[in-house]
Amino acid sequence: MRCQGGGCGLQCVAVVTIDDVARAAGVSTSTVSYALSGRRPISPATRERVAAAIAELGYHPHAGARALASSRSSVLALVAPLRADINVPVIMEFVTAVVTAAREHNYDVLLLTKDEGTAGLQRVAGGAMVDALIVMDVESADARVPALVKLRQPSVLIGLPTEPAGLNCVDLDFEATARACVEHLASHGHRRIALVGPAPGVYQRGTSYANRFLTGFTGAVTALGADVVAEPCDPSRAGVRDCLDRIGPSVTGLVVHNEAALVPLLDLLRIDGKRVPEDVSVVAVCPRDAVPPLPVRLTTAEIPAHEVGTLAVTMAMRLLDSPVATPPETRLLPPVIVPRDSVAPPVDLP
Amino acid sequence: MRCQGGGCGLQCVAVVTIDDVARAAGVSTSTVSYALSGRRPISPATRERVAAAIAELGYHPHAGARALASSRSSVLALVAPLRADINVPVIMEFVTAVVTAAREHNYDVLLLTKDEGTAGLQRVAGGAMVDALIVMDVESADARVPALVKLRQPSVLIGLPTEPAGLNCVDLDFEATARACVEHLASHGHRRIALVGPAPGVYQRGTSYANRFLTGFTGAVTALGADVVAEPCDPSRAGVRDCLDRIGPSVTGLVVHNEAALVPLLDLLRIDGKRVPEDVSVVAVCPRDAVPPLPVRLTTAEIPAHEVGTLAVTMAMRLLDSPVATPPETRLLPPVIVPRDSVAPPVDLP
DNA sequence: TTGAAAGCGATACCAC
DNA sequence: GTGGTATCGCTTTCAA
Repeated sequence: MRCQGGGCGLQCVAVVTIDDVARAAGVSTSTVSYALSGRRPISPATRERVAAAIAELGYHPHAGARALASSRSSVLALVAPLRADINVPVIMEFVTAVVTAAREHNYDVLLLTKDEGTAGLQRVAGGAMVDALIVMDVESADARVPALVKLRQPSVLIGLPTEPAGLNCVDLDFEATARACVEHLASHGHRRIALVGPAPGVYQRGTSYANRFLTGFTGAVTALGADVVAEPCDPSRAGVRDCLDRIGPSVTGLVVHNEAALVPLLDLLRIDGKRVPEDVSVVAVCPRDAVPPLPVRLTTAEIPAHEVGTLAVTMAMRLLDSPVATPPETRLLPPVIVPRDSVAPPVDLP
Repeated sequence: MRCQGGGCGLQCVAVVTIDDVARAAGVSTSTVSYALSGRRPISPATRERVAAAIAELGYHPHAGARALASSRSSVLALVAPLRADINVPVIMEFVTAVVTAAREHNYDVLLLTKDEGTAGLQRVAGGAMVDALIVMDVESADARVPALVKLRQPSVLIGLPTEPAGLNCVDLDFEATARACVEHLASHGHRRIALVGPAPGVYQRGTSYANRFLTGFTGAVTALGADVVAEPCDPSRAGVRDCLDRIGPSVTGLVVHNEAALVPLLDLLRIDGKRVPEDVSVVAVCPRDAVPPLPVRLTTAEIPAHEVGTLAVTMAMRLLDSPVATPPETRLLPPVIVPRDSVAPPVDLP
């Protein structure tokens, strides 16, 4: 038990080590270690004395020492797109889910921004700061994939690159989700259905989920024998106006894959004299908690951010537990449509 | 250079250590260390050989070993309120700012949820996982304050508890901000001004900024010789309706300290036949990037989340740098009103 | 300007 | 069921 020079100022508190605990409990260092890890049987009596000593001294094992000795840091890296982007609530829900799930496995979470790119991954992995990595906002041809493959630590992607290269992936099945949206509208009699997509930039950087959604949408609409109308949409008021103009007036069903555009969209529809759902039906793709408080309760296709985040952690834990290489796995969660009040059969216009 | 048993499966990659680098460069271990840290002069020649060896071997110092030997982890804890709360964009902006600023100082960020409470702080601090802590969403009588005071690591609060107990604090000056909002409306001739506050729960848990804002609002309205009308507001449509009803129809100026309520609020005002700003002027308290895309460009009081987050990191770094105890500091950033289109002189009603 | 070596605090192997 | 101790990879003092 010594006093470290740190920022403790005057009331310099002692640093309690495992040896202090051992001494106080009258046992050896290794016994304390094993009592803590449970990796070998300890008699109830000594277990108790150790516990008492730990409590009395206020002992906390030194994470760095532990990481050095055991080659495990009990930290997960989470790479999140932290720009002031559009889908903030979704990101936040992923992050919350990952941190919460990680804590349940006694893991902490180191937060990295996507901006750091490949270098950030190599830094935290190379330095053995983390035992595994969870990477959000994966692009179709994501430059980070080859880097992740080379790391000593396993990783889980939230998203689905075109070439997963043996990495584990979790995501909503956006292709099936798009189909489900179209089919939901079709089942109410709609045939002229358009997609209000994410902002143009999202497509430009090849974001995986946007492309998969578009693929599913195109397929479903084509299967219906209808024309494919799909437009990216800047979520500003002007952007939405523009998008609606490009889509044209004859459409009766709208699939909105752009949470931020919802408020201006519904506002502009109202101004145009289009009622929802009487004149235009709307299905929004959106996490349950992030449905904006609009006059119409929106029918949505859920983005199960919480489930995906939790599942990503579960997969990471499985990879860490398994002593040998596990075959890579891709889990795409099935779509869930929550019918509310924004979809109804189309009124036949002249 | 050995091979560790980790999760590397078959293509087990070597772990490069500082000794490997030293050997490759033909120098001693300590020289490599000093070349890396710059804590003692190194001749250009050896510096170069070391750099070359590092590059060639792909050496990354082991974070745990470094933390153990130096008693510094180069990690900051950030405690964020990660519930699916209301002010998601603001939180996100804080987090982004903190992570970005931390990286500029070569620090990483460990993300904790507020839910973990005092125990979480003690865990990461006691285990020396972090060198300093930044704590968001501080309450007036925050139970974490006494815990933070006892830690060996310095901390910075984002927010202002009633009793800072010697801790460093950063925040927007919410009291002055409320005054500025009222005075802005008053300078346009408004005398009947009401506050649409945060959700009731925010007040109930004694959130610092909400109370300070209310204090400033009350003071400013009283100074104006007017009645104080201030209502908490659940950001659902029904909640906003209710809030407006409680406030009553005679008010001409609204200060909205509730970002999520803005969309339903403006919608309901429109339905009530109240035009903005002709019939009702509105000042919203809101970060610049989170102004919702409404038909009226809102006049806002900015929440400088980015500045506050950056400043928190700067303060933490100063605390870490300074060899002796630094006197605690509280920095409240001055308000900034951004005039846009939602404030105009009141039309005199009969 | 450089090297040698003593820790840092825990883990886990080997012995009993 | 318990104890001794080498080891993890790096920093930093001391000595040259």
